Amino acid sequence: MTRGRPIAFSPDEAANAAMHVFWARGYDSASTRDLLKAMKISRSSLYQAFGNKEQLFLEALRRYRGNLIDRLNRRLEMSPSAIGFLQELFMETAMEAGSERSALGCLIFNSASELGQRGDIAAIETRRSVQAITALFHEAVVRSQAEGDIAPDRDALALATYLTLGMAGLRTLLKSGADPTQTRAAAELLLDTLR
Amino acid sequence: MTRGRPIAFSPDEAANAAMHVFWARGYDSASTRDLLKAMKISRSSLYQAFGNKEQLFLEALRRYRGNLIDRLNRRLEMSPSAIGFLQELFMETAMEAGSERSALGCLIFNSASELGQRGDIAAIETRRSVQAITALFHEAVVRSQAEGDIAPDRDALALATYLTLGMAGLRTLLKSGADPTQTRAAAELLLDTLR
DNA sequence: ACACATATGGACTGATTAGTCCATATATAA
DNA sequence: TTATATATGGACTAATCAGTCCATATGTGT
Repeated sequence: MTRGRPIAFSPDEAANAAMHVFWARGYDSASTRDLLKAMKISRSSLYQAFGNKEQLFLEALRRYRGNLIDRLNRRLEMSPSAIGFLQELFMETAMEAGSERSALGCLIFNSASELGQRGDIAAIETRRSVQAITALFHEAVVRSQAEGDIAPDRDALALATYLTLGMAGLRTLLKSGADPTQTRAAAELLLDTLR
Repeated sequence: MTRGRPIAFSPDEAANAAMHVFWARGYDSASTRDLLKAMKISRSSLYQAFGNKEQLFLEALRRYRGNLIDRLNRRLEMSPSAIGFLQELFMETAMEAGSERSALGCLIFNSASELGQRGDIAAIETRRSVQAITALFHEAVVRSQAEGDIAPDRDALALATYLTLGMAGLRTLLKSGADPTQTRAAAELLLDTLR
């Protein structure tokens, strides 16, 4: 079938490692040396397999988005109530306050903040990622309405956008090291809007 | 009094120019060349007058915070109702959707996202800036309670944190180019929590 | 066995980075 | 007028940046 020397690393694992670097350091601050070290491949292999830094970032972002959306979708499906899913998701996130995890934030919102103003492909892909989150929230809201937990006459799209705004704000709050108690209280207020 | 050649530029104006560079490009991506060009001073003068890039950033951030908080404080004082102030502030911000202004975001929240994880002075100063915003919102909430627009038994600090979360989320939404109509609708939902 | 195609390590590039240094300019105090 | 103190322009540095290139390694198909 294929000719030539076979690849000596798992592109999947390498892309995953790159994702974590971009997640922790952001796009600009992640140097190719950082990436190579984490991916445990040579410079040639990176450019051979992924093209360039921007394309590698796109791959990492799509992966992150895919993982996130899939995981949340599965969780939403498994959840006996859609509103319960939303409540748990936000409260669990708020509970990260003070932990090391909270410093990482979310790659999608991190990228929105860093790249939002740029007009390039990375910015466009970031926008799509934010929209994907809103779409997931929209599904949860619509299901909540069907389940009688949210009034059917309420604007599901507005609520979904509101939840995206809320999650983005929550992540910013966590990054700025806000007080855990107040963070939880704010998340509860956020969720009150759904009822 | 003073000896030696006098400064040939306004440190105030120079710092202001630097503030705008950091605002538009972020901390890491703002190169000293960008800064020098915008500040219209020589490299020597920058290091002579401001120390180094980090210190210049701190100066810029403190200026931004000072300007912002002063302006909002004045506006709050002038406003006949504190809740009206909050409503106008959030709705005006939401109205930025689609405009060029929305790409800039807020230097404080931008910095929280970019520097939040670092442990250095810049990160600490960023946290203080976020807290200053929360303090201003707290004042507005307390006044709203005194004015009978928010029930006196509600947790003013939690509401203030919630508003900070809301503004941070709103700015992220704007940066990600969210739909103007949905953004406004989300901001309205945000404000509903106050009533 | 051998030709071929792809992968890889690592040296290299030119650009850019933050920051330093020094000669010179320009003011004030005596 | 002269000594002194600070400001400034601009050359310079060492490090780092993303990306290229080539010799070599290592497979597969014939």
